[in-house]
Amino acid sequence: MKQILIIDDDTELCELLAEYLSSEKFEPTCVYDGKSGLDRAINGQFDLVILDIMLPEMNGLEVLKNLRSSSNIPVIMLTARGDEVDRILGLELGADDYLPKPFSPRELIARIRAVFRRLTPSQDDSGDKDSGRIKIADIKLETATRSAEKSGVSLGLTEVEFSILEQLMRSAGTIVERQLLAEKVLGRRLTYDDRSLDVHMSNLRKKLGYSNGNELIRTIRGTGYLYVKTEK
Amino acid sequence: MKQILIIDDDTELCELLAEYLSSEKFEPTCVYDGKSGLDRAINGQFDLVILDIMLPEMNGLEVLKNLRSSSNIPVIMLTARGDEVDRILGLELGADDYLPKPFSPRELIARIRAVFRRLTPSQDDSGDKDSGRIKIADIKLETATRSAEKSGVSLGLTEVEFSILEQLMRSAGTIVERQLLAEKVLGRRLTYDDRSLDVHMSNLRKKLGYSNGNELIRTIRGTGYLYVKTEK
DNA sequence: GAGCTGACAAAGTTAAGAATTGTTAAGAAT
DNA sequence: ATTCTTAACAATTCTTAACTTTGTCAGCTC
Repeated sequence: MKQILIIDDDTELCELLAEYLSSEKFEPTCVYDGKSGLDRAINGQFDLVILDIMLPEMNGLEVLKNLRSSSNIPVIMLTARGDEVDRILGLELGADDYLPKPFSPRELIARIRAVFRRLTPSQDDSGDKDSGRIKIADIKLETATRSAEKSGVSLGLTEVEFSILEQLMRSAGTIVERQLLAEKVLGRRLTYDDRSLDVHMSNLRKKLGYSNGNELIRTIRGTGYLYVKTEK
Repeated sequence: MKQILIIDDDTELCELLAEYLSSEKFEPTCVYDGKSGLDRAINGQFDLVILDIMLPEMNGLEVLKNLRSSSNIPVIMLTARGDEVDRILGLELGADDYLPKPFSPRELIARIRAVFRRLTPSQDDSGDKDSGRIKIADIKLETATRSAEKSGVSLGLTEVEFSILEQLMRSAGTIVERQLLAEKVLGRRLTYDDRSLDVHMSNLRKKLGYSNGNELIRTIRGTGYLYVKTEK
């Protein structure tokens, strides 16, 4: 579980972020001024630092500069809106990313994940020989336009629906695990009460039709889904 | 690809500019004092010089004066804010433009492009094999003049609209992230309440036409935009 | 052992709520 | 005077919540 240090003098914002990060399975710690922030960052066991530029005691850029002299822990800077100079300076000093205030918690999470991903070059979704088109029976996908049609008629899928179908069809004939599918398509793992994927699945199936007995997407309970490959 | 010489004693700013220029497909070189700057400018193969007025060894105006005695390479001066006198002097001495500090990188890029445009009035410019022109289906871009046409008819795009279209077309067939697009085109990252890009997008789409079902630019919700590449 | 039953967890469904993006027009900024 | 941004509202897409259905398994009965 990733430890995250938040350095920002706005205690309220800090708490909010901490709460949100917790709900996303991070372990946040809040510090309200630059000096002690730097201290904690250097001596603590953190995986990432979120650093506001405007700070009492010691300005965020200074903190970053000092921190960089002894550590290369990932840092995401929070900058005032439109403060282009600070933003660029920050990146130059070695910040891994920056986020203009005000930002949505969601955006922050996305950035954090992006930083970690960048740092851990996993081979997750490689290997795609990126075939621009996929066609099985009367369903045809065009990845270049992210559009799908059935017997020549557009299905009007949303982005998520298309992604689901794409993943399943790419693995037609083999089972795609639920969690894997969720990660690829929604960008997160499912919690026990997250029905989002089910809803998309339902909507997708509805659009695909095939109510007449022969299903296209079969559920493998406890495991995942299977795009039925009609051998021919 | 245009070679650009940056002469400024602020090494940090220099590096920043260089980085930014690189990302915009220029080839920057940094020099930190007037004397060697002049030397490089005269002997090097540069297409444009960015010259700070305040310099050690040899003041920027002197550099310009000397440079002009042997070359008419375009020069953009960087001046302290409100320093009207220097500005006028600079222009008098043959600078092509000037930019008061502090400035946004984006502003600088705009000036650079403007200078080149001014200098290359409808010249062949075919040397830009890099990507002077982009054409997909019936949409044609000319980056030198920053003009776009559809089936031979000018679309009358604004600078931002053109930039958006250019970025998307350069990556036709793959998704361009919203934030990335915003950074390249607006010079900033979007906050959750910044609708500017959306508005430009809307206006651009309107000018592009294609209301008849087949859209050119597709939205990938939560990710970005995709210029549809209709291979043929 | 075959068949039934209740309990429980996994997946499906529906509708309401939230978030993201689109659009229009007015206000700011070159 | 044009271009960009902001603001307000609309439309679309995604997520949440509450509830239903289905599948699986343990224990029971015969």
